[in-house]
Amino acid sequence: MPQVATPKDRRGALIRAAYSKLAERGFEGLRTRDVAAEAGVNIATLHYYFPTKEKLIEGVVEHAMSRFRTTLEPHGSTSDQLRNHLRSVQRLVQDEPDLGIVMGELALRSARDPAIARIMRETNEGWHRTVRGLLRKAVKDGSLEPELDTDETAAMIVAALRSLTLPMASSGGHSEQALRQLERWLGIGAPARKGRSIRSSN
Amino acid sequence: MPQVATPKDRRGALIRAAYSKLAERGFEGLRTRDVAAEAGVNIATLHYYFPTKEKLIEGVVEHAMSRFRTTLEPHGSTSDQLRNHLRSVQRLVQDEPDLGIVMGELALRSARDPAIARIMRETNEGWHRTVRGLLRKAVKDGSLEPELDTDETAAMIVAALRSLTLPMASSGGHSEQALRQLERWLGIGAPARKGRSIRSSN
DNA sequence: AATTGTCAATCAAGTGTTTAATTGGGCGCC
DNA sequence: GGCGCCCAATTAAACACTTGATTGACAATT
Repeated sequence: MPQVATPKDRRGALIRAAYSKLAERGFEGLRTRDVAAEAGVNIATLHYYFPTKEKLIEGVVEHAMSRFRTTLEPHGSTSDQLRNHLRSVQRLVQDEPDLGIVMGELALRSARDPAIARIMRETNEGWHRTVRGLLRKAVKDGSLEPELDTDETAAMIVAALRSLTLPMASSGGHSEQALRQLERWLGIGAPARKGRSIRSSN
Repeated sequence: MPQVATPKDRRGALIRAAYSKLAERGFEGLRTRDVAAEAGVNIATLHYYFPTKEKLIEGVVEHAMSRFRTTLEPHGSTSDQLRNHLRSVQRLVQDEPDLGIVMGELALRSARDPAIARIMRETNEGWHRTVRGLLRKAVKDGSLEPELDTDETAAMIVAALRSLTLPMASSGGHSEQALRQLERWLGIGAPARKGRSIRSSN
């Protein structure tokens, strides 16, 4: 759906269009013409704001990362911030499948693109630190066993969560199972959420 | 390194060349001409064996999956097949980084390509069943607690292992940590391997 | 008048695929 | 044994189309 006539914020519109197209077609099928069309502008206008396709992609990376990071910040106040965090990630990639796909595309491209690699690594490390911080706090206030290695456990949690962001996983219906087991191991298992059912009928 | 003059098995040579190029450049940069060049044949010869690029890719999928599956089959004989399995996966993606990249590419493409999606899902389900089978056997012979939910635990293990196949993860050095914690939770932790140190200096 | 934003038209370099031609080995037949 | 014939394998040279990027003109705003 080309959003014609977005008078102001052409730049932002182009980035969002590129983000959407990237999720839809992947880097393989990302065409500047399509992006311009989806933003409702001429191809030359795109090159007016982004001199090269690479620059446009940089904008998309920025957009995706901000989208990812903001929702990652722990919210809530009790010591079950940890469980909230797990479910936030699950909900994030569930409610916005595009994000998971874009993250995957960026992860793969980072193998060939040092610039993207740097950003991904930083985000990853930040995520790791966040989870480790939550774990340490939980250990301190007694909701987790004191002998827990917070660093290795954080690595485990991030690894598990990251696999959720892959498209393949969600189709199997195994992701909820995996998360439940993770919560159980952590000893923070909790009964059903209100609202939507999480029983997959497969 | 173009392997000129591979008189027989042109078909196989082309598939291996495509596999290599796919790992090197991704779907984004996969060019039939490059594949032909790497196999040391003319572009038309490629189309003699594979009428279309899509057919060539199918061959690559087959190749990658076989490569993946064979190493996945549990070997060894004792009840610590489970630990062997975890480490086999780690070793596999560590010794052959191309495989991890290709798997990632295929996983992403499966979001747009039903044919690939089917193969990936089947491989995934097979992997899940394998791990679950190992878990059940371990429960039966007493090396794992009987109240363990083998299905959910298998989902968790596969999720964790799958994240290892992503290029991003390995760079952080967190993958060994994650695996150690997983083994610890399962209660199958084992002393240090001989050889390389696994202490990350961060 | 100068600056900014936008577009139709165009270009050069690819890009998957096809065509027409060549090579060489095997097979039947005299 | 020599001869014509076929056919799998291979290639150089296009073909038709795509794709990122550029240009120059035109309007709107300052």
